Amino acid sequence: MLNQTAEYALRAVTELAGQGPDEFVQASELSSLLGIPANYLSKILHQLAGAGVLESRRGPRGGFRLAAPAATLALLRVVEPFDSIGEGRRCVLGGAVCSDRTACAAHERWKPISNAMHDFLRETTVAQLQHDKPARRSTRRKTRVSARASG
Amino acid sequence: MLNQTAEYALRAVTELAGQGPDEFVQASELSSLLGIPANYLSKILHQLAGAGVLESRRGPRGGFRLAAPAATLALLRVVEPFDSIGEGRRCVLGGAVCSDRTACAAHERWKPISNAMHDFLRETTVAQLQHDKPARRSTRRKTRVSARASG
DNA sequence: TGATTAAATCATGTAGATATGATAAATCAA
DNA sequence: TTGATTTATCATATCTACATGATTTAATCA
Repeated sequence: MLNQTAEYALRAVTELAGQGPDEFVQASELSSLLGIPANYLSKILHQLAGAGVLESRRGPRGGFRLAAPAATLALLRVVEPFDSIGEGRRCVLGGAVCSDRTACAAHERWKPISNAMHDFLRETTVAQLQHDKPARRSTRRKTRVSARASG
Repeated sequence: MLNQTAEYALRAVTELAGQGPDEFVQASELSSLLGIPANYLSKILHQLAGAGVLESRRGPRGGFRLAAPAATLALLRVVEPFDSIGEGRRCVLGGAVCSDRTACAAHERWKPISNAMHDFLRETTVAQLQHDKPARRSTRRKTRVSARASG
């Protein structure tokens, strides 16, 4: 769905949000915590800092932290430096020009889905992901709501 | 959204559906008609034939045609040999295991979108794309419904 | 049968995403 | 000021999607 790099970015930022707003977390710690290649993650974090999403500090007690409260940080901002998914809605059939005026064959059927995806990225904040994160329950529920995987 | 190869497949199959159900169309003709690299398209068509989506015939008057009526052909069948997008819903955060039971942080918010995408591929037929394809109007409408591109 | 036509197959090339490894630069603390 | 720590940067490697070019196989038809 998203490319690997954007996924890494999202997971790293979500993890940082969970570590409290003031604490700097080292790239190496995030790397081992999330299972993301250290040098690769390093570059991603650096780029997120450049994009204003993160702050970085070098040297002892350095690391990375969110540049602003997680509640103000849309997923789109985390993802857009690495994936073009957010840049306007795109044609499922890959047509260069495809709009309501010049529609491809799938346009009407695809539009609501495309819009929903875009809205998801634009309106969901990192804080909401924090909040939604399911707490581990000690008692496993037997009630089967649905078998469908998705999230 | 879909990878290039799956897009090519979709466009080729849609074009074939438009050429009538009995006629064999040559790969080279599809190639120049759709602007898809000839040898590359050739392999794609061959694979679609292997998947039972197309029939092929060699020699003079040969080519490719749909193996079954366009109305019975779901987009998913065209796309799945080339793109894993249809194989179950996938985690936005890239988590290996992510279901209603073991949910990632984005699960609840992403699920409806993921389901909608999957349903789109499973329930839309190639014939529907044919039918939806907007006829060119001689009079251009001035009414602006929405500027959003998407399809 | 032999020439022609078109798919099938094989071999090779390219670019970008995804890494890996090493070094440089900044910060802090003793 | 020196050594330790940690990000910043650079150079290189690998893997896959995307594509190109040439050859082989099969079908048709004169």
